Amino acid sequence: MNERKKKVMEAAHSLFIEKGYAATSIQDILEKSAISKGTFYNYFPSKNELLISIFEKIHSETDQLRQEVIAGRPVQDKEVFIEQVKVKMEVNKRNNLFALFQGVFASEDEELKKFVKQHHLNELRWMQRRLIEVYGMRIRAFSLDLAVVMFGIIQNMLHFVIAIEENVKVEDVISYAMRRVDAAVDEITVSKDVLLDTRLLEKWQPNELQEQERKKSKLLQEIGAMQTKADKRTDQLLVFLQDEVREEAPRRLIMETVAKEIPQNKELVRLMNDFFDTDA
Amino acid sequence: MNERKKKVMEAAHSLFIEKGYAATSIQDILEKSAISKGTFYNYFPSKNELLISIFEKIHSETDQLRQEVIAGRPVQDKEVFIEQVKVKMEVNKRNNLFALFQGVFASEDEELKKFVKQHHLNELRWMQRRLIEVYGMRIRAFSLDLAVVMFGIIQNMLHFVIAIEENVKVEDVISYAMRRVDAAVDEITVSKDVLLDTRLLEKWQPNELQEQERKKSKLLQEIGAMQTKADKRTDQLLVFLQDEVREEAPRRLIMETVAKEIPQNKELVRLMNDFFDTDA
DNA sequence: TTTATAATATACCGGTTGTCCAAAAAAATC
DNA sequence: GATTTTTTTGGACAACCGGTATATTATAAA
Repeated sequence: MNERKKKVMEAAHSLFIEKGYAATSIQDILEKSAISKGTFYNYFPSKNELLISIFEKIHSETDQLRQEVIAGRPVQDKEVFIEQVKVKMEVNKRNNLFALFQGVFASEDEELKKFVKQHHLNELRWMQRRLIEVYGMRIRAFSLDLAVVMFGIIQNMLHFVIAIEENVKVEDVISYAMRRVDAAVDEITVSKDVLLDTRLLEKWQPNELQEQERKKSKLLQEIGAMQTKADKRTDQLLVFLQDEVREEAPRRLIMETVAKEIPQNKELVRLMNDFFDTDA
Repeated sequence: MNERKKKVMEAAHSLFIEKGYAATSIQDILEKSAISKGTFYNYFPSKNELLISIFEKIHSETDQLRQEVIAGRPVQDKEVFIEQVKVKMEVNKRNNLFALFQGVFASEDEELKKFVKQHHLNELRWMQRRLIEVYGMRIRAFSLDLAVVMFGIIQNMLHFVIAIEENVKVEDVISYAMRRVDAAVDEITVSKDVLLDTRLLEKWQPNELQEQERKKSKLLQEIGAMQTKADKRTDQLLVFLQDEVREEAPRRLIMETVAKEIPQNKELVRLMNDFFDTDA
């Protein structure tokens, strides 16, 4: 990614942490990163999209860390699980993500809200899966309940600790929650107490598809924008791309070949690569 | 309270529920309640203060309901406790308070944030106290932990249920949480597992003092505002009131007598009554 | 060197909350 | 009923906000 763009994101990020999302004006970001307004809107279509970019970066970095934590260690190891949770929570704390998420919900921006919500559900799904790995299939029927319980305890505990400005270690909180879940597992396997259907989350698009949808819509948006100022020939090419990207299995080679013939195609090509690369 | 003012609050309230806090402009409120901008700012110094007023009203009404639920029934009755929790949660849900609170945090208004935070702590304190009443003194050492756990489970569960748009009854969620806490109580009294010091909350100003501080500051603000357009004689009276209200134990009768001699004292008198009335 | 692309500065738009004020209306007081 | 006080009105205004549009300049690719 563009060095300059990265710099803007970092400046914005630190401002968001420092002053909060809503309280940070675009003017502030411009001044801190020493760019002009025009440049800013070249990089990001809106303040919200900038925030999403920052979120995405944090998440992917966090997931990376989580991977590293578990690498070469047994999935049922409770310590590994705790460490993985800790990674996330500490990132959240360090980046004031709690506050930022809340800011999002007030923004009334549907896309942004959806993004945060989806992230929350992903996180829950992750925890549900990991809990099954840790405690075994016997807790499968209660896995979603347990995930929500564990999440709730940790989140509320941290929230409380932050509110009263007391110093309690994140790992102590997580361990505490883990011990409560330990006990709950024993108890629930006896009482067979179930609240939520384990498959509730399955109905919700998993992350990758959601991501892919985002990318597709971005690409289509760009094509649409280009059409407004395209000549006849270019327009035909663009229409083809539009149709192709909407196909079940868009053919990358063809699309790239066609795109080559379109003038001012840089952003288009960038978004197309983004669309076809399953990994970010 | 002024009928008209009440009407404005109701209009704003319904708009906030409908469209959210940030998305509701003052203009919207003016139109819905059919008043002018000038009048609005006569009633409320800002949009934030209006929101606080609404919160206060909801809270006091909810507390009232809670009182009624327990009236004449034993404090250790679990069903009573569950019903009381349910009252609050249903009010929250009905009034979209989750979303409104989040809107608050985005507003970056310090007073508003403090208010919501204080409310959260009050709620925790209430639950801590009630848990002791329900389970007895033996859980005293773990009461704060348990309160946070219970709160966290309920809140997260409800949040999740709303997110996935599934219909799960509020009371089912609360009962579920209650059963988890039941088990946790048994387990913890054996393991003696403690995370948070029970007295952590004591340090935080209880609601009444906080309230009183708010009223005092409002009163002082009004006095300050009046001073700017007061003649010499009036100014002397105002200065006296200012000093008196800052005393340990302000003398109501004296202040009221002095206030009578001040022209255009309506709002002043109103705020003074508010200040001296311990009950709203 | 030419040409395409990126970055700049700035004016502008419609929106926001909140201030201010003169004038009209309503209420309270004499 | 007349006078005074209080409340309400409605709109101009200021200072912001996010975002658009554009003409100009700088930079890099051909």
